[in-house]
Amino acid sequence: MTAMASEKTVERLSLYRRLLLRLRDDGADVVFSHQLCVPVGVTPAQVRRDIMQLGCSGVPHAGYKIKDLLAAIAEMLDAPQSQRAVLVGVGHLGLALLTHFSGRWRWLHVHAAFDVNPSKHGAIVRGCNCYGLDQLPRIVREWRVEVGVITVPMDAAQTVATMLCDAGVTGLLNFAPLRLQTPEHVYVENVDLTTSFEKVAYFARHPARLANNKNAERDAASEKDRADVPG
Amino acid sequence: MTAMASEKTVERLSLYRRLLLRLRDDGADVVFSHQLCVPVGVTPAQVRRDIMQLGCSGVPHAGYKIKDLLAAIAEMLDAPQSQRAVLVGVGHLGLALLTHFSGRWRWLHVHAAFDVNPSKHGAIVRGCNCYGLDQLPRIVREWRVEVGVITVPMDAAQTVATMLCDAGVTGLLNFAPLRLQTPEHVYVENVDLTTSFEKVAYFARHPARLANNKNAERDAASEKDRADVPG
DNA sequence: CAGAAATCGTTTATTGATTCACAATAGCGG
DNA sequence: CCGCTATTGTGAATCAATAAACGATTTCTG
Repeated sequence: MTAMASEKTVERLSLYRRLLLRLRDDGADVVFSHQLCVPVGVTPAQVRRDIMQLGCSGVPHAGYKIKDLLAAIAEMLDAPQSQRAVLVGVGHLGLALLTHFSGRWRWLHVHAAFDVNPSKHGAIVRGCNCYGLDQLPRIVREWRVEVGVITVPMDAAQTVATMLCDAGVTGLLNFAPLRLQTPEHVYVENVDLTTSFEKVAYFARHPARLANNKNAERDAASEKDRADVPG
Repeated sequence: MTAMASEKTVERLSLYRRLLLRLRDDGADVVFSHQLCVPVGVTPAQVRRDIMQLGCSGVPHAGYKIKDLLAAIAEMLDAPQSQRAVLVGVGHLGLALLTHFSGRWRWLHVHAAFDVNPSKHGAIVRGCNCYGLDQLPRIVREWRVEVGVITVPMDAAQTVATMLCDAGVTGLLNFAPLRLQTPEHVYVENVDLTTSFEKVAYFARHPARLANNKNAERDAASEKDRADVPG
């Protein structure tokens, strides 16, 4: 229905949602753009723009209905039926992710895990079967798995990625410190913990900030988008 | 020495480094921009630009000396003496990160961990002492800790962030799904695993790609930056 | 009921990052 | 020794994302 959303937009929608869920649980029914902008780190204008793209409308003095927003976000982000993912590389990080993600979504399920280490084959890790890599193509194909999570060491990452793509996944969540070479139609999201850590260390040492996202704070404080320069 | 690098630049430098280390271990001495661009997902021009910012120079037909590049990157990214970090929230994710990060860098050390759960106090987790949150301000101040890693649930994240900032950290690595409110001089790097997962799920369902980074692949294939249009 | 105040929807600018394009340079083969 | 080719360094153009600005609209208050 709604048009294709950009990468950044999807990120923000995901944040809006968790925020809205919390507001709803606190008993709120409606919300204003300036309430959402601060915890997401953007301006009220950006929030309104995103909501517009969702197809929702608010009323000038009464804000947006939280229920409507949540429904629209769910329609945009969640798979209509059910979507399956597999995880490759059951190390410390892989295990933590399995725990973190298992049972968290109704519409997205981590269906199987894979590892080279034979001692892990056949085990059930966090309620998720663990297989050898040789089983990967078969299982991914049979279950129409769309998403692959890669938590193997750097040297193995490209090989695993190629296997997953060949088997038909169309999205990869890559934790290896490397930009994977994949077919055009496969989306890759890179999460590089080492880079993130090194980034923080670097900027922590250089308090001469480079505009961090502090503007949102200021923007939210002033009403009317700080367009108030009637002077 | 060298000027302040942008966020994106630091990310790429971190990637270049791990790539260069691998090349060096494979016995290479020199490298060309088009070798680095593919695994990092940018154009050769971007690589040259980054290297220029490092203060390194190459020679037109002979490339860059790997040793020089590694030295320059280390000088830019690594702390001259030693830098300390603490981790707050010893859950599954926190544990995995401790394991992942412990002993990985000489210049950046995870000094202590904190958790609300009293059963964890006094324990040594992955060679790292675990304390109650009440100890946090004292320890951070005494050891001049500059970096805080936040792996607590969303509801506790802002409180923890404020504690850390008040105690003097200047960099935060935030795994909670929320943009933290912090003083101007504190840098925050957000890693939101849920958002990342939802992003991949969304784009995996929409193979109508939005320019992923596939251009680098193409660029590297053609020599002379595809500026070859002598026609 | 009318005027004021707040909030939305949207258009226009701005910004910053990235790619393009090409002149300058150094090695290489004949 | 000389032209040829590959590669670097960088100014200009492009592009996407964001913020600013402002008219339109609706509730609130006296």
